[in-house]
Amino acid sequence: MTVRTRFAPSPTGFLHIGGARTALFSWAFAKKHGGDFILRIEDTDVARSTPEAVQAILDGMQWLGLDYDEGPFYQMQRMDRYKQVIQTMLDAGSAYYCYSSKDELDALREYQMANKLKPRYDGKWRPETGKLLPTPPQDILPAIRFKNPQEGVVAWNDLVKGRIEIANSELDDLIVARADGTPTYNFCVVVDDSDMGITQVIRGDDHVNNTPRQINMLKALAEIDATIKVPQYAHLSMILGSDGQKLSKRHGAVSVMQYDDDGYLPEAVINYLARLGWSHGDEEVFSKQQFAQWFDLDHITPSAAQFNTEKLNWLNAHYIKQADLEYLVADITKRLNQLNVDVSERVSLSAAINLYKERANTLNELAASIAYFYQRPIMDPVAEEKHLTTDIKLIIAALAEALRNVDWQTEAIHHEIESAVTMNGLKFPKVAMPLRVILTGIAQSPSIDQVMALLGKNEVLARIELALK
RNA sequence: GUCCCCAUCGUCUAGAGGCCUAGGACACCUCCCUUUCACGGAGGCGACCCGGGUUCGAAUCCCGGUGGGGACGCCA
Repeated sequence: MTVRTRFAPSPTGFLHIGGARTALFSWAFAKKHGGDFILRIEDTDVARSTPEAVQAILDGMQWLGLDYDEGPFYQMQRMDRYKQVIQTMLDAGSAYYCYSSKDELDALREYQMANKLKPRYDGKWRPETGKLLPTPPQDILPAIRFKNPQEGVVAWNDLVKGRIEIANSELDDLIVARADGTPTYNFCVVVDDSDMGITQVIRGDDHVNNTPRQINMLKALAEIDATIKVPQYAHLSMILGSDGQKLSKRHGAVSVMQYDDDGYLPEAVINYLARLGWSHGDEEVFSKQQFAQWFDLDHITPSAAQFNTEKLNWLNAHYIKQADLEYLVADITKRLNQLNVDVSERVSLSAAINLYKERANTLNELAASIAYFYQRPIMDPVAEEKHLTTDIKLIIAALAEALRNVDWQTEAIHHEIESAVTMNGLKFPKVAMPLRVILTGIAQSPSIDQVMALLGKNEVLARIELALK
């Protein structure tokens, strides 16, 4: 049997980091086993689903390079199929109409909570042999509920968490179709996973409680159609924010596209996410392809993992160093433009990137650090005061004069600075630091001679003149 | 409240009863490299939640406690 996995987000917001990891693991499992990865958009919550959110999810998947073999499928386009299945359940007696109103149900839930009972449907409209049902009210459109077994237990061997067993007495009769006829999540999932031949359902931890209900529905369906099988389940623990708190829309959860904006490479995000909750011995740095070859469910940690930006930064720095120069040039041009910096021909951008790419954690840092090549920097006042002392200004002025006749190459520039240093009986930094501050605005840079060579003679002299005024 | 899940350095993790004096990575600290800051290199600090069992032997298995998390919708 070929492996088929799916990622099934609901389009009520962007693709966040937790969803991205779920997608990545599902993708990797399919790739590892030569199977198919399917994208399914669960948009049955008409009130909250938006086309923008669908697009945001698609964009996120694309940015991460998570390609799907089938889909995207949209549940709202499968209405006929759901209604057909619901009818067969109604016919078979595994589903029934429920005329309890929302208000009635809310009141019931409130009462149960207040009395420290488990909130659940009271089974008022559940048909039972020998039970007399109330007369259906005229003014209420019924919802349809699944008739969950009341005896015994539901158990499955979770591929991450091991055996999980839940008593049916804990489960109530969930609604499979709303009063307006639209089917609900738990039901659609069951029909889709079954119809789409999903073999392993890999999803977030928060679905553990849905699993026994889904298995029960699958079993009920299997009694009608014997070809229906229960898939295997793997529940991934959640990702916590850096503060150890749950990530939510209100708290810390950001779109994966935000990482793009913040200057992270998709390779770094993928690598980081892969390593968050999964391991392959001591391996830390590996590609998406390598991940797909190594991936297995056995090495997933069942406990929640805390997001750590520092480690992401480290990986990102690594991938920036490895990145293709042409890619970086295009990317950094875009980011510099966003900083209102025009990349002129005067200074080679690829040379500037090469000078700085080993020093940046993010692409934004990289862009910001080389901006001074294209626009004159504002000197950091602290650095200026420390390094640009009155006596050194005279030496810099003399050096600038000497620099006018230098053949503008790194070696020659270095030689000239060296002369100024020895002539005045100084140490190299005494001269290099003020130059650094004048030219770049700050006290940290690569070799000052390399910086000067790249900046160009005219610009170097102009900046020195300006600074000494 | 009820049910379910989880528990190794600050963080991500290795660990399948003896290979563990608990390994790696990020972060942090020290030193080296050096023209400053980074990069790189070498070291260092730092953990099996607690209590009972089982066993010759437990980070690993079992039970209990504690702590954390999730779920209890005509959301997904």
